[in-house]
Amino acid sequence: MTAFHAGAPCGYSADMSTNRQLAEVFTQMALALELTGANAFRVNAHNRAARVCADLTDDLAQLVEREGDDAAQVLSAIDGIGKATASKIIEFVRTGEVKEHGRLMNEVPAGLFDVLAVPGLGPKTVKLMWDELGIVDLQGVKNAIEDDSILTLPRMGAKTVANITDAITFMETAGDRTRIGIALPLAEALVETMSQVKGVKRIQYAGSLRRGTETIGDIDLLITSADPLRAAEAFRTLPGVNKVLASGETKSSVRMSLPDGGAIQVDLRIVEQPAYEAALMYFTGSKQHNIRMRQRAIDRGLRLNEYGLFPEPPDPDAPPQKQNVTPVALTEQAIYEALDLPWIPPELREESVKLDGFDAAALIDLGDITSDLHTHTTASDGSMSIDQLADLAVAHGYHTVAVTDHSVSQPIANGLSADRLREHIQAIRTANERRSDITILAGSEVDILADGRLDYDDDLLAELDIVIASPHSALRQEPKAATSRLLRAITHPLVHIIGHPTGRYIGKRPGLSPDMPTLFAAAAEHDTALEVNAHWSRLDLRDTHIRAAAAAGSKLSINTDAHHADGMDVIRYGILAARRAGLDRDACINTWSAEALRTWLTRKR
DNA sequence: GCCGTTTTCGGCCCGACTGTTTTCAGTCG
Repeated sequence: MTAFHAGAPCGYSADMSTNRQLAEVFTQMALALELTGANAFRVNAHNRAARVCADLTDDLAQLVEREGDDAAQVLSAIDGIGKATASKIIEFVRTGEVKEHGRLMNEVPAGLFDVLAVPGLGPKTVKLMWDELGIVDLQGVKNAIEDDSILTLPRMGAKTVANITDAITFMETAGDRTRIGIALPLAEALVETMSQVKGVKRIQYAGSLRRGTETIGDIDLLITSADPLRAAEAFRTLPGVNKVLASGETKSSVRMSLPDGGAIQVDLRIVEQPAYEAALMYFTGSKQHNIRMRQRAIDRGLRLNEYGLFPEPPDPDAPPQKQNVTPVALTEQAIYEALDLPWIPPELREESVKLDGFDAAALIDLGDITSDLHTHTTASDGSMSIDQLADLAVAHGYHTVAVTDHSVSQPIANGLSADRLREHIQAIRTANERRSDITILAGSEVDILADGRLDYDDDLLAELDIVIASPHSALRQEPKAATSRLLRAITHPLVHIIGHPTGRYIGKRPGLSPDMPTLFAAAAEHDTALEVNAHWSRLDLRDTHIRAAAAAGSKLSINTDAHHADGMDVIRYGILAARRAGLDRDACINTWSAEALRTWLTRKR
């Protein structure tokens, strides 16, 4: 989901793609509609439109341009986009604005978006603050707390005010969503610690973490326990907990410190043993997936909630689990089956994913990976020797590792001059001949310069076993320039793989926004693989791109870009992204046998 | 605002927790 960065409701930075700009427009419209008391479903439709725009692989600007008079029809065919949204998208592409968006922005003070972003403050309360107290920004809330005028609002007591104060402080100090590479190890440590607590039987993390999303809002832990009170108490007093947000019979919420100085919310849900899997399914989400499943249940005369899948209960207005109704299904497997679906892997439980759009038997998994084709040694900016790198790859069970140090235009990464690369190639070949336990390929991560030229001469590139071409600089260039730049590298006869194609850093810099369908088609035609850089700060290509690339027939290569001894561990994040894309293992060259890989590499030599 | 092998109108998932209330509104996921 697109994070809304409050405080900047107008104006878009030049390095934002049209899709992201439109996502922000619809998000802002949804917020403004909430504050003006619009129909909740209309609000929801705008939020949905925002998600669809953010996740769409096709660049909306190019799509509208390409389709001309048919644009409205093509857009309306996309799930979640109707006539009204389509015309707003077209209006935005052609005029650079959406009139209704501008009107709403004039109507609603920009500062109220910040107020709405405070955890615990929803549209009803914020609207009340605005209407009754004239509050238009965060400072206004603080002032109203200071002079106690906030207490004149209905249902506003001392405790609520204290929570608001705390939430504002939290918001002003904590960062955005947490990247999966930070959240997943923490969640695993929490699962380990909590599983030691007496009485705890089953424990697992759920939520977006189980779905493998690239960033995580909060961590959801689900447990069954013979001693729920003890488990909840143990949870609320874990080391690192700096605030208890909620403590009920079945749910506790805390805020925990992160190693990088940030904080994250962790929820513990305690459920009864029989309902464990139904609860796991429910808390895994996504929200949209749950809604689809519940609707599917209703269509079949059933009721799905976190306690199980039930027949229609005698009293339709009361929860079925409280009416002595025998559930139809309790396990994830059985629930999906009863809804006429195969078990859907958590990574594919997303709004934009078709329920039958994957082949479970062919879906890529961690165990399929047999090579790492993007790594660094001490020759450039890594900390391992060639042999240490090879040892690491052997420990991961790989048959092949490619040594791909940086090229000359990366002086900051100690990029290799042509002469140093020739020496390095020799050192790699010597190491390779010495070892029988693994194949070490002599490669390079060669820079794609701003105009698409590569950083070494073709003669030198031809000496290498494998060439990865990656963009490292000029990452703010216009989409058209980025497209032709990357196209030039994709069509280069000596290039095997395009490394981290957009150059993004999640939450830090957006990277290039080339026209992806054009790149994917070219990659397929020229048999150039596109990288899924597995590092959790990159995940580049991202999940939706991987899906579209594979659909276009391009090959993918999932690599770790390892620089250090723990560098290959991040492969799991690349696999999660690929599974979210529904990627078949055969489309990923890192799953191939040594022979198949060698044959494919030598085709470009 | 979106959507439709019952529908182009009338639906749109459902339950827990909190804080304020004496039965529930607001928020969250």
